Amino acid sequence: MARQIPKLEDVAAKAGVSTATVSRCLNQPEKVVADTRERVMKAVTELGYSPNFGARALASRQTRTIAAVIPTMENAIFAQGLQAFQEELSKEGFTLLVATSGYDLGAEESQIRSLVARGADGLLLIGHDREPGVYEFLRTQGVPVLVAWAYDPKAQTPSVGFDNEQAMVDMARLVVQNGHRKTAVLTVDAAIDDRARHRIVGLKKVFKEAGVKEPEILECTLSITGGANSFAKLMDTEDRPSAVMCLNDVIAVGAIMQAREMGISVPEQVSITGFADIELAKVIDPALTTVHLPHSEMGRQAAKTLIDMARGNQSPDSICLPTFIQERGSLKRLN
Amino acid sequence: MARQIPKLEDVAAKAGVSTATVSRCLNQPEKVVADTRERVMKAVTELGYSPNFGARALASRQTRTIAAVIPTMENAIFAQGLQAFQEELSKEGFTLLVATSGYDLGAEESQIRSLVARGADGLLLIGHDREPGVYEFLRTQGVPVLVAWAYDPKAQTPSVGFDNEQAMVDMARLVVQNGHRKTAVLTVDAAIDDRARHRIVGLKKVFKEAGVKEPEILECTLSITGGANSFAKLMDTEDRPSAVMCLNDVIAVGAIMQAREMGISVPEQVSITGFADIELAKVIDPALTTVHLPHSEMGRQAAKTLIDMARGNQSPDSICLPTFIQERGSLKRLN
DNA sequence: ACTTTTCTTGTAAGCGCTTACATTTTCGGA
DNA sequence: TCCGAAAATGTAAGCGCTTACAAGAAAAGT
Repeated sequence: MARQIPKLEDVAAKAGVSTATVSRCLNQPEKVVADTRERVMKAVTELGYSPNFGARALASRQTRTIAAVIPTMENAIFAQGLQAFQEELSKEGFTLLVATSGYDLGAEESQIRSLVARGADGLLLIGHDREPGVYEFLRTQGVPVLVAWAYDPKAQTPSVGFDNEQAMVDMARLVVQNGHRKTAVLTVDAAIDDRARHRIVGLKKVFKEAGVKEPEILECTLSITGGANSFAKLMDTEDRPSAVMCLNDVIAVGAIMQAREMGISVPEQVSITGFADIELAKVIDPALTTVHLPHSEMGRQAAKTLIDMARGNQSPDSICLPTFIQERGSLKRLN
Repeated sequence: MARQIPKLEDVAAKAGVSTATVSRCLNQPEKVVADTRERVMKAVTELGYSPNFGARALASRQTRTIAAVIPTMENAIFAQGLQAFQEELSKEGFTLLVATSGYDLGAEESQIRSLVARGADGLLLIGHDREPGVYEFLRTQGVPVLVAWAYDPKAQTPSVGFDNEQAMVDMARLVVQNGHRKTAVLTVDAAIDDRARHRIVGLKKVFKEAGVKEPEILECTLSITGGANSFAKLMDTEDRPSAVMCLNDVIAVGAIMQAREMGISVPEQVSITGFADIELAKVIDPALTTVHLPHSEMGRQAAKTLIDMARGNQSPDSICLPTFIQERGSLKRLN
């Protein structure tokens, strides 16, 4: 081991000032006169001093660390938003702690507990659905929580996201307007996923209003393979739907690939729509007609809001970001 | 604000023991007799006690936190490995701190410094190339460092990865064996990316040995668009290459999309190969012939190794994981 | 029954930093 | 030149936890 890691005291000694002054130089430089500040900073760099995190966290009661629990990093759905979130945090001098739940509420809860125990100053969560007791726990711990990927002005927890229901209303309308009458939906497990539930609500509303037969709804695991399998099941009938609305681009991509596999041409024989507008949506052939989500903006706004909350500011208003339909080519207009 | 957050002392009082005993229950339960342990644990849950992170870190001199700096989370290249890394860490009770560098060495350095200041017990980095002084800094800070996505048994820093040079040798051989004589390479900026450099070394070696004309090498930004643009430039000649080897799936996907755009059929008119075997590789049409990388395995092994290092064990041997060529359809055999 | 040895538990000293408060210095005004 | 207010710096008390060491209790010999 090299020589000991220098501590504040060493810097103070070297600069000929007290530890308090060094601490001030680091945290509130304007409170220290330029002359001594320079002397201190010189000592800091010469010693290669870097403050001890634990001590700092203990004394100041904050870690400048924000945690996020997302369902997965593996598919690209959350990647872009998370990237923007991290960048914004970094700009403000915060660091990001991440964990994944694998879409399992129990796992999510334990991750949340672990991250909070890790001293996060704030927590970003996806969607409102939680294991019971989690919000209560968070409240007793006094950790600011923000929900992303959803927008619910009535919820206890503030959110930065978009209106899942409305977004799906838009998409469903487009499908209906394009003349589709027999449709199906491929969704993830809606029981534990409020975003999916809201999308389904929106979609049903449209069909009801239009007086069109409600789509058949099929659940599948969230993966390309999952989408492919369920699509295969869906197409394995005499009376195939003319449009399959996937609640998620990953599933939609699976569906398109399976269609290719089965020799069903998209969109000629069946239309397929997605939700999220991730990179895959542009790469797949035919490119996906999907709901465009403001991933980066959402990540950025979430970071800003959460930092604000961590700094003790009033619990903010929820933010609803706009979405729009990105038409590409996987949805066909029927004659 | 609700009632105060309970501390160790409160638990001790409630359970009628000393703080030391409570601490032992939490950290080395086997040192406490079952009877008192139960009493303590009961007090812990009743109070909803959760240890203060800063205090713990300060007293025990460890944070059980591992940091990773990756180039980006936005494209899927590192996602799968990172996911596995995080899962493995989580299993061992560690949490993951992430930052991204955007392939900028300067940005990387500042992220590294920030994460180390955050008290990470260990650090995962991608590739060996670093700004000068970084390794020195890390040494003085006493932070264990592990490099992933590369394997270099001679390097100072241990690595868990694969042999970039050999992997590319395999791919280049396949290209040559398939009869391609006029080829090109699309790469990211090799100046700051040792992985790319090694791949290029491997590839040149093969062409030299085979006595085939060296490929034209073109740099591009790492994105689908970047790949597409550079591919367009490459194809904008009379004497087009018969095969374009991309050092990266994302670039390859861009190339294929651009080919589609330009009405050049793949692989009939031009073969395209990738590197990484990410999800996109299967989704693109034609599916990509690429170098398969053991993403998850690499992430898992890296986590294990780094935890080991963080626990103070001897600096480990580097690990070289196998890669193989995943043939799909974007590389054609020339008559 | 008494001494050793072995377990359990308690006592208390930090870990390195921030910050309220005390003290000293600086500076403007009379 | 001297005084008081304001600015700069120093002093020292924690922050909540871990852990070396001390002390007490239980188990094992003799």
